[in-house]
Amino acid sequence: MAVNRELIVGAALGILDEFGLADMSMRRIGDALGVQAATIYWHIPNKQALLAGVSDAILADVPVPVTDQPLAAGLDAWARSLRSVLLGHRDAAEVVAATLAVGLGERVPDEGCVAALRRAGWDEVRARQAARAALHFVLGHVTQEQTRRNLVDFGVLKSPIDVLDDEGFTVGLDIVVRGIAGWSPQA
Amino acid sequence: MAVNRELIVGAALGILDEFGLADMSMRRIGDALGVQAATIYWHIPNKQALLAGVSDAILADVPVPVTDQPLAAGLDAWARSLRSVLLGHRDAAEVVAATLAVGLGERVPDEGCVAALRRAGWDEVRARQAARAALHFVLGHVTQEQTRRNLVDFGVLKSPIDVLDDEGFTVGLDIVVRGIAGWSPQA
DNA sequence: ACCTGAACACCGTTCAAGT
DNA sequence: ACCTGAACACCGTTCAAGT
Repeated sequence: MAVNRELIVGAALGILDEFGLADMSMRRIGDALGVQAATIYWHIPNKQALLAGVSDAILADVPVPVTDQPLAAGLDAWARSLRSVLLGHRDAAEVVAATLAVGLGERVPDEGCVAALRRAGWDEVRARQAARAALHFVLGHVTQEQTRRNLVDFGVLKSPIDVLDDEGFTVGLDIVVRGIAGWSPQA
Repeated sequence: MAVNRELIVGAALGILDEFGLADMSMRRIGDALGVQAATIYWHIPNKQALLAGVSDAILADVPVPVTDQPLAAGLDAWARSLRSVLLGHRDAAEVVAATLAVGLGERVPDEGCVAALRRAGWDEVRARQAARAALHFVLGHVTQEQTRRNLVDFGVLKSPIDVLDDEGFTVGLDIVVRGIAGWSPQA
């Protein structure tokens, strides 16, 4: 059926968007492509690698940050665009977090953040540590948003007001950004 | 076999500590108690509720924070004691995060943090938002630590230096604490 | 080179039936 | 009231065999 890695990742992302991570099984992906689940293993070694491919596909839409920008504004823009990309795909925060945790995936979601910090004079190690802290906040917050969104779709929870999520994200992000920007470059 | 909720949660926690979350299946828990998996459903409605019980059991060991302490010191102490409790049980950060996300569990891991902020004059809403940001950092960081620890045990990864995790945690926590403490109570 | 069929060793959950 | 046996509808993964 002329199936390849790209088509498989695309089908997986389609199922993720429409039905969520719980429904993204090898059998369901095979069905979507008119192929057996076992066929996928000819093109991709295992499910974790497939998940990493989906994570990369999602993160491809994160825009490259503007270079000539004060640090605080750069961090804010990076975090907001990451969040908005994640909110564009169901359970995306969980997929990205899982891939990040096991160290797979070509794209590391905080490299734009690391770059902004390096340009502001931070050394490599400190920049990675600070960026990771910011990333943990973004992934944690969006995971919370998307999990609750799933519970609402499932009917076990009343629909919350999205504005509250936006406000909570703004407050948390402000804390993280001020915490970072208030640091001397090599404290 | 005189099985009850408390014994089941205890057996589940024991399997978590010894073999990890992936091995904590209803059948394995039943085996550990000399009972069928189906028996568990007489005492506990489903696996999510069982996970919530395990999460509560873990969080029971988080000490109540000292009341007469400056805000920054209080936040620091809270975050460090939460991390150290989580590191005491394999995959604990994942268990707590999953329970928190679906809104189950009696104990909310950031209530001590909320209390410290309220004593410092923060209003309820802002205190919850700031505490949640701090919690996302702690859970994200410890999840990363424990996932990598599992990969090392599995032999797919070389043993990292634990000191690096400690340092990364300190840097990230410092950012979050400074970000919070540098805020006016009702900005 | 690529795909199928069929299996292996599991899951969470339900439910009639036993004691 | 509490537990068992057996099933249902799934999983990820492997592998001989087909084309």
